[in-house]
Amino acid sequence: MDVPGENKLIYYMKKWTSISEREEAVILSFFEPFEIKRKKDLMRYGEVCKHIDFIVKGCLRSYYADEKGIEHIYQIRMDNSWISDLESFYTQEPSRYYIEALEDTQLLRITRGNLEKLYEEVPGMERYFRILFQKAYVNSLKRLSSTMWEPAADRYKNLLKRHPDMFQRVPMVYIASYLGITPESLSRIRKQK
Amino acid sequence: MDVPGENKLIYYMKKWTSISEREEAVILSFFEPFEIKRKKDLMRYGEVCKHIDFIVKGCLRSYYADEKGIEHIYQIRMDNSWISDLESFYTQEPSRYYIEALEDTQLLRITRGNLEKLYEEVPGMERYFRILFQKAYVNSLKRLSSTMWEPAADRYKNLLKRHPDMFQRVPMVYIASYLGITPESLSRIRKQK
DNA sequence: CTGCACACTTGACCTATGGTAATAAATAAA
DNA sequence: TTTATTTATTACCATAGGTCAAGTGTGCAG
Repeated sequence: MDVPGENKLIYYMKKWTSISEREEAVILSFFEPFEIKRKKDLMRYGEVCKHIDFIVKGCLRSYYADEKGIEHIYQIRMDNSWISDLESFYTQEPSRYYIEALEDTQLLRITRGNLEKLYEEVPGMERYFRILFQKAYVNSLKRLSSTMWEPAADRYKNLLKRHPDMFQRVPMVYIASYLGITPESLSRIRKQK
Repeated sequence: MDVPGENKLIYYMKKWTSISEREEAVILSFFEPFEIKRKKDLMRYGEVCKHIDFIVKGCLRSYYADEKGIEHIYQIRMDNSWISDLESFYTQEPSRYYIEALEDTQLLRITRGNLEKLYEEVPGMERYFRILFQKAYVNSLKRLSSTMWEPAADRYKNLLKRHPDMFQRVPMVYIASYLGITPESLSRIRKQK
């Protein structure tokens, strides 16, 4: 797809809320294109999160490091979704997470202040993000219950079905962590069938 | 607290969004008080979810039953929070979950149609629910990462710290399931200290 | 007061997954 | 190509938590 990122952003917004032509321009005026190279951090532990980013094209992971320094990935995000540390973004307190690009990635970013202005100027935006968070919350609850009560092999199969592309683009170590298991366990699961 | 539920609802809404006196009346006109007795179902597998409910006073659990009929509780909710099957509420497809009252419970409920009307008539409501879902999403991600990477004993201690009241009001079997472990394991954890 | 249901505990055993470490395969660098 | 480095697999043993089956308590209906 070589549609410009701005059009993709508007396209996805229009799925859930109506936006006039005039509003499109306003919306876009608040977003700024941003590029980040593979292996670079978009966000580090201790920093305050200043933006939320729409991923036009690329791939990132969010993780935290425990006391032993082991990285735990709770999120892998690819094209046409959003990434941020919402908690730090909302509270403006230092983040406990890292966000790292797994590929060269193009983003459209908006600052907290501008998002607040956008909510005021384009009421449909409040609606768009309401629906976005509502869906994200539902998905997160599903992932929670699957983590709690489905065996790792089933979680692997479901992820493979839902995001086959992820397995082409993301190293197994990261997918293992995202599934809540060790790379060794994932490797054993993959061997079985 | 013997403040009427309507006031509590408005009180919590005003924490995140401003509401005029006129709007208060509009909001309340869309909500309907509802009572449900202990052990009764608010929602059953296969039903379409017609309402979201604000819990004025009481306690409920949401769970699903797996192929073996074992119940898995992914949510326990008490006073001053919301309960619903958001997915079914949003899609209007049959729910895969049950919601059961663990105590006699007073609710304030709103239908999907009325909530849509409310969003139109009181724009601050879109904002209120946007923030509600945003926070719920963040919490759900935290719970996810704690389930994946913290030992059950730590999860138990954290829950005890954050919701000591829950342990007075909810049987251990349910708390165990909510923590993602068996009642036997929870019992062992509790013995240790 | 008795009996019975319900909530919780305990013990013996089992299983999925983790930890560690060594190896192999794949990718990048020289 | 050869070497260096990252990524994935395998083998071994350890462990958290699950399973099953029995036991203790406590509250309430008769």
